[in-house]
Amino acid sequence: MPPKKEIMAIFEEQRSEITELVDQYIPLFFASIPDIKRCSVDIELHSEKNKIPNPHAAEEKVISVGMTNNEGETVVFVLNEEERKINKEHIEKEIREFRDEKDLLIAVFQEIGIYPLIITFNGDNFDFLYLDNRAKKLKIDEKLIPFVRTRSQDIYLTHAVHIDLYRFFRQPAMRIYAFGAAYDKVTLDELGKTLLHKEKMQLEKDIWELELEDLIKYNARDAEITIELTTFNNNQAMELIFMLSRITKMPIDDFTRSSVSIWIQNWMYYEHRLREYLIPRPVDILQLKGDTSTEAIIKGKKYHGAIVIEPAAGVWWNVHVLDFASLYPSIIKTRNLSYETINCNHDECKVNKIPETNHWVCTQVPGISSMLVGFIRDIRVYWFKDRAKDKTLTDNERNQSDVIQSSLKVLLNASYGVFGSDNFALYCPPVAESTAALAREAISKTKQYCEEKLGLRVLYGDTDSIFVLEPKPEDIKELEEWSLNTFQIELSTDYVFRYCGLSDRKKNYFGITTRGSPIVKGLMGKKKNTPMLAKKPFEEALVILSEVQTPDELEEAKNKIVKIIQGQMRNISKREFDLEDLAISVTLSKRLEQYDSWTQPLQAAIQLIQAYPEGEKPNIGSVISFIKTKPFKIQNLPIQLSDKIVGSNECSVKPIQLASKTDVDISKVKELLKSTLIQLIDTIGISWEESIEGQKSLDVWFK
DNA sequence: CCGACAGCCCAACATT
DNA sequence: AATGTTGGGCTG
Repeated sequence: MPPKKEIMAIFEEQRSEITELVDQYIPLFFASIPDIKRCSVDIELHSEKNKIPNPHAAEEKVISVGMTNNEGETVVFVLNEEERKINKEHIEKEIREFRDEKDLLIAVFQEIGIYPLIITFNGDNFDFLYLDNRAKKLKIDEKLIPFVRTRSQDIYLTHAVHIDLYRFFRQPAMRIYAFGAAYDKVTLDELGKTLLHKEKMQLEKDIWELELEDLIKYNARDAEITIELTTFNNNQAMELIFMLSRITKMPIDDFTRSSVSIWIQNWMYYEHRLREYLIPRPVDILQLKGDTSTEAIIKGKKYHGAIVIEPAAGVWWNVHVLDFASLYPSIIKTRNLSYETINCNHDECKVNKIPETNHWVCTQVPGISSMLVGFIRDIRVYWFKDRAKDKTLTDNERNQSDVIQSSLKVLLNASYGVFGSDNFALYCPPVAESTAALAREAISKTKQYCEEKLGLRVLYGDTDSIFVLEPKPEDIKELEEWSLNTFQIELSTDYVFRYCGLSDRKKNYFGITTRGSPIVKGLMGKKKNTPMLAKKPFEEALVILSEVQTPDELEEAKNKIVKIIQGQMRNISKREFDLEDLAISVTLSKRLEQYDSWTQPLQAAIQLIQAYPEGEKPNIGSVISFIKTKPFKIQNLPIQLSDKIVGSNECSVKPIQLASKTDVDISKVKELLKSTLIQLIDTIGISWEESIEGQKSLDVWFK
């Protein structure tokens, strides 16, 4: 633990509140995190073709249970009713065979009893729910069953902590800020692939039809992936869980099952109690502080948000992208934003206005959320962030710093949004609205300063960033100093683009950094639901663009890109492609009955249900893959749809499972390739009609 | 039933 | 045919 003096030195003002926070948090950050003895549990069931086992009914036999501990030791409990011979030669796992399912479950419960921490993937909704119901069904003595059911869907354990990794990794705040959005589906296979480079075993047949040897291997693999999600990268996930549970003052089981608004609620409630403050009720905050006073740009939103600067379309060389370091938390800190300081009672504060709103903010008393967010921001930026990369420190120290700084990042990034969310316990829309308004002021003034004081061209900007054309080093230096003096917020260089291509659309551009790595934002070629057939040429084009050093080379690159696209167009015309490469994969965001529009994913889902009436029904989070076809009609909708969808039975898509190449609507595929690639090529000055289709249209000739 | 925020783009459906 | 709405996926 570093000396307190050193840490205090990073704060510009030595206020007593800061000293107290340092005293409180430093021991907490540096307390060691034990590598808790723990074990994963994963179950396999007997079932029937196209039937999904119902964990509430628990009618099928448990045929296998795999458990792996953090020492990497795996044991598989397997049901072997016919006492078949198991060839253990190529299975380096401990195997325990049972003739009777009841005995198997009792043995599993005993093994669970050894560990103080149990890890599952979807244990709350499946594995443990199933085991609990199954055990009761088999009349196993209640005293031997380790599960504690709560009113909600959580399953706790009598003697240990249960972490359901599905619930933890599902939190968007963790997915994005702690794991850098490495995974986008929350499935064991996807998490294993992206975080561990280890995927589930591929199966040729159904689980219950496997040879016992394969069943054991399959089950063991799942249990291993599950535990390794907690051990990989020096126990990164466990350390994050411990660190954030400590900061937010939450039990591990509750922390891993709840989302950011609850984390921040618990954190702030604790700080209230420590200071013997009354915790306000949501109705009181709303009544005293009022509602929003600006109009959102998007209808249905509550207040005016960020500014996106109109992009200057075209190719630009030597572009510096500057951005404010954690702008929103910085504003909360520097402008004393908190639910009790916004629109306060002091007459003298009423002149301290927030631009473009009717709000003002207190100048007399420090706001609690401003202080907490400010403290976390400063200690992250000025202490842990550098130390996470400092090569003079030991691996251990670096890792520790990295865990702390990414934990703090999770809290910081959520600290603005929660104030605008009506299910947050300290919901205060004027705070969120004021934060956004001050951010607009910061970015607008920065743009103005660039243009009017420095004579620089600003090409684009979004929320907290500006794209500056050909700035001199002294321009950058002056901007940085000016920002610090004006806003007390660091403005720093995020990227330097050798060149970038801006389209006339906001949030859509690409840039090639000076090191030659491509940065792509918002373009269709990058979206996960764009078919491979369009993604491949898009990526090939990007590789070519990455190698471009000069404007002359760009002209050559254009020719190469045109050839690639023309080649792909010919392939499509000749129907030379794999059906899978055409698939558009879309995630369902609601239950099928909830849709108010006869959308393509809905059409495909309906056809799947018709084709597999006994199969798993598409639900929230299901990914539907389909291809575009010529319109055709279907009969007898298998489910009741929303009343808003009337008389719809015409489909323009087929799910990939039911489609063949002859179903493909070739013109639609060409359209898709065109719309994906045109986004890239129109920014670099290639016309689709002239270059790709190779013929000039009449109006071009007559111009 | 939900699960931090607003702004933007695109495709397809729905309505006029 | 033009315009508005819905839904998904993205940026920050």
